Amino acid sequence: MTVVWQCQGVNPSAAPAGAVRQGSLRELNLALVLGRIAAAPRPPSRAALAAETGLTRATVSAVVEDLVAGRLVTEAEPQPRAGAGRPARGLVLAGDGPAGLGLEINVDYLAACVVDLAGEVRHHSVHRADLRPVSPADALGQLVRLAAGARAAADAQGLTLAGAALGVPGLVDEAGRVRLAPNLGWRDVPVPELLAGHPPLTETVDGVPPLVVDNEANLAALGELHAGDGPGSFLHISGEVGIGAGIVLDGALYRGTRGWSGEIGHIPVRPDGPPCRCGGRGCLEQYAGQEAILSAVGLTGADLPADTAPNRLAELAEAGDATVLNALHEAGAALGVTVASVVNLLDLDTVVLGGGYAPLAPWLRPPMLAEIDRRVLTAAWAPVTVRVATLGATAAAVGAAGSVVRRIIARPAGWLARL
Amino acid sequence: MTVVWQCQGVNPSAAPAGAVRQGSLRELNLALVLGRIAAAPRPPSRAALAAETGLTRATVSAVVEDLVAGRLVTEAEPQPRAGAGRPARGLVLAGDGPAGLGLEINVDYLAACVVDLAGEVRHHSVHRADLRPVSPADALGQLVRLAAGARAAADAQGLTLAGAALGVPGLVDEAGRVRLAPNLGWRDVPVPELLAGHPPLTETVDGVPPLVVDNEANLAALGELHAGDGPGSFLHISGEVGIGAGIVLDGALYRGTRGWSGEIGHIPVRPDGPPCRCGGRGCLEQYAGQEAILSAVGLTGADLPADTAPNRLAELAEAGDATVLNALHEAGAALGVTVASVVNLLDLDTVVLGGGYAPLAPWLRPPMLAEIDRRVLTAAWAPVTVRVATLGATAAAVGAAGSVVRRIIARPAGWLARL
DNA sequence: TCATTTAATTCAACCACTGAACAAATAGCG
DNA sequence: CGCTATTTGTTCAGTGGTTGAATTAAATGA
Repeated sequence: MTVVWQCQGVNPSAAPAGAVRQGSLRELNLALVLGRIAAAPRPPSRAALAAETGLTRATVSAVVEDLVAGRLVTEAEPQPRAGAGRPARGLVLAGDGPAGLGLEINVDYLAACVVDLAGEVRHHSVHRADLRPVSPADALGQLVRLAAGARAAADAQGLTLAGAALGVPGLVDEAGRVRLAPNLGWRDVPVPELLAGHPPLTETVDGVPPLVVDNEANLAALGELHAGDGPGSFLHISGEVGIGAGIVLDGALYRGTRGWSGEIGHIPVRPDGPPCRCGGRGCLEQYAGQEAILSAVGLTGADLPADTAPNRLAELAEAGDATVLNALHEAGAALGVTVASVVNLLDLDTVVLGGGYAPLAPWLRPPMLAEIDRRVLTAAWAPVTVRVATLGATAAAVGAAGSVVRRIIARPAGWLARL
Repeated sequence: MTVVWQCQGVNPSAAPAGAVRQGSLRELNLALVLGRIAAAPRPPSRAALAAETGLTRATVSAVVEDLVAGRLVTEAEPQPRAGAGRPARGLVLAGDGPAGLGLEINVDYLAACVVDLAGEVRHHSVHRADLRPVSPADALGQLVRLAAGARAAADAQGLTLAGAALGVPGLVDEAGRVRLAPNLGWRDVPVPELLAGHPPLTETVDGVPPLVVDNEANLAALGELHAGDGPGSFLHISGEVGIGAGIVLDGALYRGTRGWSGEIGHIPVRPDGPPCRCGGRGCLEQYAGQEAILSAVGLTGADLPADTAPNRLAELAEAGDATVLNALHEAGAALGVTVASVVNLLDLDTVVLGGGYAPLAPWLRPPMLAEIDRRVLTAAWAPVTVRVATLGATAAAVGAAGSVVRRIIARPAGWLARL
């Protein structure tokens, strides 16, 4: 079996673009029913699923039988019902079936987590370490050890790891190679090759590579998508050392033609502004990046580790520090200008502040909203919501693990065939 | 039968998200085979289609039989073949089946055109008239007369109009109401109601409304998509009096959550720049809009009708007029800054200059490319192409008509059921 | 106790695809 | 000219999966 390592597919279309064969029918309906079970607020009965989907109850029963046999779904306790009639048997996603392993490498920590089909985080571990002075190979070695712990925890809970995803703060190509991770100091790091020496994290399942490497901001947006209520469209802004964003359009992550979408940190705010590392001038990162905010306050990254800086700034702002308040106001205004561009372009109704921006949201939001209201053409008819991410700093790892189980929910036939 | 008028669906997904019933199988395969026939560079045989799609020849034959019976496909003359074997019978889209009616209302002209299944423009007519002083009702009255002529031309060629689409330079809501068309001076114009008095342009077919109202820039991008070679992702910039854009992602127009995407004219270039009509400051339109370019040259819109201004400017630039060259350079640079933002956000590989920008492209391109190279993070690995639109000023009307026939190609079952 | 109501299963019918066999139409070759 | 090889397209029995109606299951309420 050839083990292929690759980046998350550039655009995974849920529906098969190819031939629709006899068996595709069952495949599609398995996905349809499982998707409804996953999206339902409370365990639905077979009858309810039939009514929702338009399939007959006979078909739903047959499909559910397959799902239960494959350990993807289990029956919940009968719900007490109001009125007459045989009580419904509720269906829920299995808590002891396949699970996803999520990994994250960031500037000053490594993280691993395990998420089950229902989206519950069943294991989570973080290893703090400044990874900038460490070689990529050593960093990945540490990651493998963390992953082994996560795998043991999954086994102990009766979960089967069905795949893994790794988030990296940088640009990843289709082969899983990290082309550029500026804040980590990585350039052209062949993650798959470096991991090849270690025992693979999981086995290849149904043609899906055992490990998918993806941009951290993309995975964080996916985490937010699955944590939120239902699909939709939003921009998820991850304010780490750099500024990245994940774009969710109609419930699907948009990755761009090469998978490099969401680089809002380098959207020009003032074309003649201060020069940026990237070669441009006046990029958003120069106004709202963590280092920009810190230096406006008279601090540098050397004074504060990157992961504690946001909370420290929030404390100072809470205490009424005028310099900090002013710096956050400026950063928020720059974010607002950029978000206005994005909303004018994409007509989004929601923007989510994640990563390091989450604790700073109370101070960033007002200037953001002011700029958005002023600059978005359709703001009068269609207000834009700016909200705080529901997942905290763990968003990328949880999103990575979630992307694995979501793939199973979107295409259960692959998992069932594996049995 | 209730006649419903509506805006183009916000996000028409090709594949059914709902239940996959017995008959859906055939529906999907009809669409699959017809789509391949439409996309093929030369008339494919049934055997070739079977090989391409993965269906058996038997199934392809059955599907093709349905398509031929429904006048969507006809057999071409047998192709001369190299080597032994029974000669293949090539399949082509029918030139005498359903066709689409495309309409456009713009500042100083009305247009109508008829496009057949194969994408050929079978009729095209333009009526020049300054529509700013005319009431919306009167303008639509003129449009209805133009449409009647187009319908007669279609009838004369044996074509059946299967629907119509109307492009308007403004924001359109789901009900087909024009919320705002600044350059036309329209505000909250209920196009469907105003057209209700006139005989409908076509009958409702299979639940699809007879007339779809959409943004002109969106339709122009669709026209460019269908005129080009295959799907892909690009930004199509329509430089009319205002600046609009259509966003095509993976071969599908992205309309945004309310259908108001692509308003790049109001993306801020310099947040503290000159005030804009929209209430913001330093919008792209202030630097690269037609009026901005003209006033930089010392002219006003009163001197030149909007539709001749671009060609006039091109002549002056060709002659080496330094003021004009400078104005175009500035406009191109502003466009480049904005496009860099878009590419950083969406990771597109192609930008198309359409509408009034097409004749000016030789002068706009160099400064655009310079800004893009400087400001796009991934420019070093993934060059961005800036090309001129292949359709001329007719893009919106042709795109509108094309959207009608494309809908049939994407979902032929609806058309077949109508018979 | 029994009618009523809702849930889930069973089963014959049917629809569309599959795979193999077959008919059709041509080129190449002796 | 006839024969074989080759490729196209059709026919037909077989099969998988959905359908719809009938049936069984399990509760409530009068």
